[in-house]
Amino acid sequence: MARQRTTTGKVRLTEVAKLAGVSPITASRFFRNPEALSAGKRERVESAARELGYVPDLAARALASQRTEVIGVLIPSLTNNVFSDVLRGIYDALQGSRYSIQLVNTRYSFLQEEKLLRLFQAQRPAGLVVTGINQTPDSRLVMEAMNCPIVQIMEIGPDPVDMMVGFSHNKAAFSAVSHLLARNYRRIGFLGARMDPRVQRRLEGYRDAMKAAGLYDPRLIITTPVPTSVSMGGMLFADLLTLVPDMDAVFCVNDDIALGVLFECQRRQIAVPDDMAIVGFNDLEFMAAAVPPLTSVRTNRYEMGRNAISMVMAAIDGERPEAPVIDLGFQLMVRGSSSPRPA
Amino acid sequence: MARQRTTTGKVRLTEVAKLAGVSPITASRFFRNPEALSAGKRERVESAARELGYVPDLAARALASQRTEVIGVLIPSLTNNVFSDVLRGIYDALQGSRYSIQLVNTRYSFLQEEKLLRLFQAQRPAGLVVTGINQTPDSRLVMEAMNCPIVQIMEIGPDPVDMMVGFSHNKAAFSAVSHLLARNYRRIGFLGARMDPRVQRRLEGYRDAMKAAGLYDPRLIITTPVPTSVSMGGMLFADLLTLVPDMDAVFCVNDDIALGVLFECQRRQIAVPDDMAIVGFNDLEFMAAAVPPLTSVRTNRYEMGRNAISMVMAAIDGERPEAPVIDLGFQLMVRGSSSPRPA
DNA sequence: CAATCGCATGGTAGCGCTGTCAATAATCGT
DNA sequence: ACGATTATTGACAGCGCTACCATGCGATTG
Repeated sequence: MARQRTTTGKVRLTEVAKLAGVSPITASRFFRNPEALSAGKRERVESAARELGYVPDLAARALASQRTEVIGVLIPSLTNNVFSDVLRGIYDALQGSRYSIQLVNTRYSFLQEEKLLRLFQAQRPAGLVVTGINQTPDSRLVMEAMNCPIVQIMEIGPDPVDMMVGFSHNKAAFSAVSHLLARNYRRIGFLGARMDPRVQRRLEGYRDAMKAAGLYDPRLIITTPVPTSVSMGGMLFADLLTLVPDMDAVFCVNDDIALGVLFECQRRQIAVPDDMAIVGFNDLEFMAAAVPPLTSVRTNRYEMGRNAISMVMAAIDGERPEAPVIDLGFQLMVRGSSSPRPA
Repeated sequence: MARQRTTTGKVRLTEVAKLAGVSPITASRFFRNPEALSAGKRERVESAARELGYVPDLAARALASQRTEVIGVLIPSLTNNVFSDVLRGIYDALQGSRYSIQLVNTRYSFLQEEKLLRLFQAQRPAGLVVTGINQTPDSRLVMEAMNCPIVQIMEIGPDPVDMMVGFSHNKAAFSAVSHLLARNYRRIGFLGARMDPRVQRRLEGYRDAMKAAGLYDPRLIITTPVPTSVSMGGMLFADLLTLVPDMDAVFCVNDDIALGVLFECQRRQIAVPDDMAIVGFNDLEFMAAAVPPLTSVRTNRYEMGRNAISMVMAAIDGERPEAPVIDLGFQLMVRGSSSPRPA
């Protein structure tokens, strides 16, 4: 009967309570809502906890309270430096709060996403941040059944599960292509890699703009399912240029591709923007430093991450935003790579 | 006395056991060590679990077993795309295992690191991955007191807390600078930003190589504590060139800076490598695509992350590596930006 | 002055799972 | 064939914490 379970050498709440001369439950309250204690006990518990180096056991807390202070974050890729900015915003917003992040990687797979959502469901997260708006019907059901705030990020749409922060990729691409059209570029190519849902919407925006100008030509579009990279940008550009020698501008679905195009132009002595205008997407830091500086669509990735977490934390405290969908917009950063062209 | 604790609507192990017609403990065993059950019961539990959609409660499990299946990862920065490769390796190594990652950000602060380590200590992680080898003495004590495998990554040193995977930044920098010296470059500048411990060691390697060649000149070194960026690379280069007009090559502590230098050279019509050789560090993907292709030191960041997690998981299973310190080395990727120069 | 209220505090009983040990059934060696 | 060993299974208690209710107490009120 001598059950000798390996008693951890660690300090428990009971010890803190004993040293402070209060009941365990009072000590417990100190860590969750110090204001509820009288000043005297508050100080006694505080000093006892410090003296013993007490750190609460989160597993026990989670089990007893049926809640956690973990915010789950689902992103499709860790490779993409777009997400590193989002993550930075997420972790910055977290600073000083009591919440922590559980980051998981869906690898652009909706089935993986569904599986991970179910996993989260069982662990009762305090909130959830998911990427995109194209979840499977089952994923949606799981999310709707979850009793916590959920923010969909990166893009916006008409039907949020709960809340959204993002921008319209379609409009952003439309605006970038319209800019090229306004500057008298006519044969504008589209370069796309890893055609995820958001990149697809950029393609739609491109199509809409080209069609509106009466300049749409499907031969101007080249895409690949392969992940994006600078060298891939160069290759796509080279391929497209062979097929469409009179191309005078390219709209790239991201800045890596745009940089690859710039290098390829340098390699082939194609003058930018005189012989070839370039517009990228995301406005990574290097775009402004390039020669010539590269026009791009600035997207507020850091703010997306920051807002998502702020919204989750506010919602946990019962503060719902005025509108469930927040459009962070975009800014077209016009630079030398798309200077006006003589008509 | 009618304690009406909000019973979660979720499926518990007991329900699964009841449906399968076994005791809860047998069902429990199924999820941890299926081989221990007889074939019949194994199938019954499996189908019962599937039918009910059972997902184990990790908090309860952690509390009861005094263990978790969480591997803590401490990294100094999310901005740095060096770490995104490490993270990719980490998450890839995790695929299919039962472990999950708890990622925290020390923001290059040793005090923050210490705080986070203490936090981890109380949550009994299954393992730990920490960046670098320069922890505070208190941090070391905490780590040594932790009863789990620990891998220090990114660099190597003589005194691992437990295990290490990395490479010698000093040697890597020494090798890169020696390469420039061997190719007859003489006035080699050093460009450094965000001088973290590993960058400091690269500076040491630079110094050693220059001194060995009798060409060391402190005026050739320029650094800034500011975080790194492409435009910062251009600025540092411009500043240094003003001070040292006869500079004929630069060793950059990372590839962002090297790219900034390349752009600045293009802007100023400085021929690369004829008038200025460039060597970077890390060999990010764009280095090979640049014009001219940029020489860089390839570091095996993905493998570092992968190995770190593999080592932790193996160590949990009692399989210690032959040597506690694994040197992943580096490769100098020689490209056009450092072509041999006529003597 | 008794009834009422609000506040600070404490007692009790779990949260859902697994460690330990015990019991039983199956297998084995001589 | 018999005790001994090994595979399966189950009973019990408890991991460290918090939800719920109860209590005591001073303050408020008609």
